[in-house]
Order: sequence, then structure tokens, then C-alpha cells
Amino acid sequence: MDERKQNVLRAIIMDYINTAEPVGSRTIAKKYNLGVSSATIRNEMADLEELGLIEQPHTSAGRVPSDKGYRYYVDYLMDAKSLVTDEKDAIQAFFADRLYRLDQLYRDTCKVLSELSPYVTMIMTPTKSTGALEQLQLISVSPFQAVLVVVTDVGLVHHRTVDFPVPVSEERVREINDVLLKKLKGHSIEDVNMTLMKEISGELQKELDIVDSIFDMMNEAVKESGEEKVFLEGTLNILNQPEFKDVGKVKDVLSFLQQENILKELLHGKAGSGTNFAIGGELRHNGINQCSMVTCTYSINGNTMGNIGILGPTRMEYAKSALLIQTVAKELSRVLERKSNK
Amino acid sequence: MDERKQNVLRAIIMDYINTAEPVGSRTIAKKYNLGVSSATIRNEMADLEELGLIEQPHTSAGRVPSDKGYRYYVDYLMDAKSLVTDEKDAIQAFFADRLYRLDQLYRDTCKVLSELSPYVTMIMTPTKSTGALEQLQLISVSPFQAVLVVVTDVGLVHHRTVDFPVPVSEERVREINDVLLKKLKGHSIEDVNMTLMKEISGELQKELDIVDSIFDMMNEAVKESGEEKVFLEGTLNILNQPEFKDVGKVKDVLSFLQQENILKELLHGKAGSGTNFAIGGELRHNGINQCSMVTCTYSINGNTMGNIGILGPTRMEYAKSALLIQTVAKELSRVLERKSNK
DNA sequence: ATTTAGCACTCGACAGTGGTGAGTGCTAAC
DNA sequence: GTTAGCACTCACCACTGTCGAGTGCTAAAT
Repeated sequence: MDERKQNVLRAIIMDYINTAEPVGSRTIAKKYNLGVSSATIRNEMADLEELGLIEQPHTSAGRVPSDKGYRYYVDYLMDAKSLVTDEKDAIQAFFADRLYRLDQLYRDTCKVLSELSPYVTMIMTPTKSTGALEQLQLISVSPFQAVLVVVTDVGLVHHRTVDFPVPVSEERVREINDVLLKKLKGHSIEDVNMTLMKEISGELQKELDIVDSIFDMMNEAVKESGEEKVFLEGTLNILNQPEFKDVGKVKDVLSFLQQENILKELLHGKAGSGTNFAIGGELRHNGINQCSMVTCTYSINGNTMGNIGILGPTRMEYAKSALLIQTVAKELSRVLERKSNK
Repeated sequence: MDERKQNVLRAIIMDYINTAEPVGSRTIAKKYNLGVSSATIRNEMADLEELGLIEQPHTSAGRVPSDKGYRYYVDYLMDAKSLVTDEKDAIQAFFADRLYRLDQLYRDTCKVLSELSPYVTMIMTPTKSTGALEQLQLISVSPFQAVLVVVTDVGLVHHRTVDFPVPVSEERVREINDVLLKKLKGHSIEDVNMTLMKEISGELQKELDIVDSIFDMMNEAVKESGEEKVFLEGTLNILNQPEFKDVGKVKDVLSFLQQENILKELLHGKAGSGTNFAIGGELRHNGINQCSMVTCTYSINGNTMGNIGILGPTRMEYAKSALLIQTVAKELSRVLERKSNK
């Protein structure tokens, strides 16, 4: 790959990202003055095709980048763009006064991203490895019901309603709560297992009849609080992309996006921190093999907490999307750090 | 409208609901043996068109029901269908063991409906008029943070994180909680207004510095708990309907469905209880003027609690949809009653 | 007075046709 | 190694004619 080939490839990809039309040799010769004629570019394009970096939808059409071509582009050719000040301002403004509800923060962050980008955006909340139980409270609602509230150390709150088989007084609920709290507070979620549960049962001999239903709900709530959650926004953005003018494809992608666990998988991606690109088939899922995804991690004091992702057609603006989520991830990390260090 | 006209109209509508194709006189004469020839039906159809009940997409095409036609159909012509036992069984089975999480119940009910119907389904949680504060608890998480949990009498739980400007001990948090609880428990949400707030401020003179942030969050949480929430499922179902083979329309409807407050408005509909139909333009919203909606109320001990709705193309199966939500509404009411009477 | 058969007419859908233009690959000259 | 030129390909578009479903009207039949 000499430099000219790289320039041609870069030109093809940039043009295709802009126009969504197969790009021909003449277009490149005219628009991107590489100092050579269209004939030369044609030769280069033939070579690039042989290398599998671009392909022809049909004879006598222009060329379109292949997955492999995009891959080469993001690895070697992409110029670092910079955000327009408008966008930078919007992000700054958004994060300026964010100190309140944590789940709302993730949701809103996701939404801001989806407004600044024409693609689908997603955020995964912190992964289980860090979740310790910060607080746990059982609140009596009626003789037959209580609400169990669980707060993790990253500030996420979960609750469950507990139904008692027999009436339980507020007093008793408070007692049970004290035992639970003493035993569980500060423990990480993995610790809340059978052994600990048995220990608690031991201390609550008198309450054995109702302790079961509490455990059930606690298990559920704890499990949920230990699980990553994915927020999704901008799903309708992709309807504006020309590659989705066909309802069938829209359906494929939209139903794909409903499978939260697969999204988690994708967001996890290559474990390493920093920005990652997954292009077309690299995503390894049928519904979205004509899509690409840019992911990026956010962190608290250097510890990776979760991931941010942008999903678009393979013809997406990789450079800009990457920059966007990097900026947002940085700001999000800052806010979370400020919150957690307090 | 003599009986034969009615029969012709019914036949047209039923055929169009099945096929989504304009229906001609010959089709009707053949498929629905009304005992007259296609020529007679042609004459009847001309009359029906003059009455505005059906219309012609273009000369030499069959006829298509108009909004007014559908209206006449649901008001006078619709035959009561009955559910297939499969469907009845599915609903029964679903509600058989539902006694747990309330928000989950609504969500799941909505999902079941969306699986039994090829349209978009929605459920609105109980409306504000009945919401009294059953419980209210402030849980200390860290010196600078607490979680405020609000439980309404219908069993919905909401929470907010409160950030304190100064460190507050667990002890103090508990004290504040006691005052709040004493003052607010059992009051309806409309009561939680300025007067009551002032009263509380009076009792919490020592805590004035932190009481503000608590009030803010309480207001938010209480407002949220007093607000209906709409669950939505089956949005992708409509992509299978032939009227949505055009991405533009899909976009219109899907973005429409994201506006929760408009959905609430639609679900409220005509206040009265029972089943309601809103057809095409009757919905009074641009994005969905080619859709119809069937709504139905559910209740606890005779008091209307909320609404269930099905949204589909105007060419939707009115009879079956109505029956479906009625059945589900009845079951849901039963479960809620069982829960609340305990 | 209704109903029906017959007929001319309309118009969308579809398939075929030819022209246009963008794009290619090859070759020969620079 | 680069370029100009040229023949070739093929999607796209506009146009055409045919087909068939469906209509409205009229005149005959009941």
C-alpha cells in the first residue's frame, strides 16, 4: 500500500460516507485533487479491489468500500476531526449541572449523544464487578407488604415489593431490616450468596416463615442491581439513513436492538479500555451485519465503569462518532468522579 | 340504509380488513353470497360512496372504507367475535400467578397483549386522582446523600437520590424522616402542596439548610408517583402491516409513539368507562391519522383505574381487538382487586 | 320498479424497448 | 509510470402497449 493508494482509498471512503453513492474514478480525480488523472485512479482502484478493500455493486458502477476497507480506514487512514464548537458547547452545557439522579444521568447522556449524532446511541451502566451494597432497607407498607430498597455503591437504586404470607407488624419489619443491614451492608453483590443467607436465617429464627419471601425479592433486586443496564436512544435516527429505506432492514435492526443482552455483549466488546470499532460482519450478528459500532469506555478514577456506543450503517462517520463518544465519555467520567469522591 | 346496503358495507370492510386491497363488486358477489349479482352491488356501492362510507382510490379501482365507514361498522355492523381458546388460555395462564411487582405486571400485561395482537399495545397505570401516599422513607446512603422512597396506595414505588449541601448524619436523616412521615403519610398527592410543606418546615427549623433539597426531590418523586405512566409494546408489530411498507410512515408513527403525554391523552379519550373506538382522523393527530385505536378501562372494585389501548391501521380488526383488551382488562382488574383487598 | 347482463371506458400494474450517462478496463501513446 | 482514448457494460429512466380489474351506464328481463 503506497501512499497514493491510501489517498485514493481515503477519498473513496470519505466520498461514500458523504454521498452514499458508489464513487467513480472521475469523481475522485475531480473532487480530491490527487494530482493524477482518472485513468490512473482507475488503475489504483483495480488494485484496491484486488486487495479486497473496495468492491463493485455491479459492472459499470462506481466502487463501494468493503468491511475490510473501512477497517483499513479506521486503523490507518482516518484523520482526527475536531468537534464543532456548537457540539462541544452542547456537551459542556449538558454536563455542567449534572449532580442528581444517577439513572437519569445515564439516560440523558444517551439522549444528548443521540441528538448530536445521526445514529443509534447506547450506554451501559457500570458492570457488576464493582457493585457493593451501600444500603438496604425494608419499608413496611401494609401488614402484608413491604418494599425492599437496595442502593449500590455506584449510587444505583433498585426496589422490589415483598408480599408476606402472614401479617407482619412494622416493628418486626424494622427488626428484620436491622439484621439484614448489619449482615449485608458493604458486601459486594457476589458475596450475597447462600452462605450469607444461611447466616441471616440463623439470626432470624423467629421470622423463618416470612424470611423466604424477603430473600426471594432480595435476590432479585440484588441481581438486578448487580447487572448492567443498557440505555438506548436515537433508534429512529437510522430511519433517516438511506440504507434503511427498506422496511425489512428497519425491522431487522429495530428488533435486534430490543435484545438487551446482545447489546451488552456488543458493548463489552474487546475488553480493553479506549475506543473500539466493530465493522459490519465483525459485529457477528445477522440483523446488523450492515452496521458498524463505535464503542468507548468511561471510568471513575481510572477504573473502567461501563461503555458508550454508537451504532450506524457501515457508512458511518467513524472519526466524528469516535470523537463524540470520547468527549462524552470523558465528561461523564468527570461527573461520576466528582460524585463518588464526595 | 336498508339491510342490503349494510350487508354490502360489512362485506367490503371485512374483505378489506383481510386483504388490504381495494375490493370490487365482483369479489363481493362471489365471496359473500348476498344473493344478488355484481351489477346490483355496483349500484349499492355507488350509493355507499355517495353516503361517504366508502371511497375509490382512483377510477377503476375497487372501494376502500372511509373513516366514516369504519365508524358505521363499529357502531352498527360489527359481529361479536369470540377468542380462540388458545388465546383465552394464554391470557388465563398469564394472569394465573401474577401477584408480584406491580410495574412489572403492567409491563408484562402489555407485552402479552402485543403478542396476541398484530398491533401496538399500551397500558396506562392508574391515574392521579386516587394516589395517596402510603409510605415515604428517607434512607441515608452517605453523609452527602440519601435516597427518598415514595410508595402510593396503589403500590407503585418511586425513588429519588437527594444530595445534601452539608454532611448529614444517619441520625438526623432518621429524625427528618419521622417528621415527614408523620405529616404526609396517608395524604393524597394533591395535598402535598405549599401549605403542608410550610408546616413541615416549621417543625424542622434546625434542619432548614438541608430541607430544601429534600423538598425538591420529594416534589419530583411525588409528582412522578402521581402521574400516570404509559407502557408500550409491540411497536414493531406494525412494521408487518402492509400500510407501513413505506419508511416515511413508519417514522411518523414511531416518533409519534415516543410522545408519552400524547399517548396519555389518547388513552384517556372519552372519559366514560367501557370500550371506545377512535378511527383515523378522530384521533386528531397528524402522525397517526391513518391509524385507529381501541381503548378500554380497567378498574378496582368498580373504580376506573387506567386504560388499555391497541393502536393499528384503520384497517385493523376492531371486533377482535376489542374483545382482546376487554378480556385482558377484566383479568387485570381481577388481579388488582385481589391484591388491593388483601 | 328492480335486477341483471352487456358493453364501453378508465386506469394501475407490468413488461418490453431504446436512449442516456456514469463508470470501467484495455491499449497505445507519451 | 502516466495518461488519453475508446469500446463496452449496465443501471436508470421515460415511453409504449397490453392486460385485467373495476366501474358506470343502458337496455332488456323479471
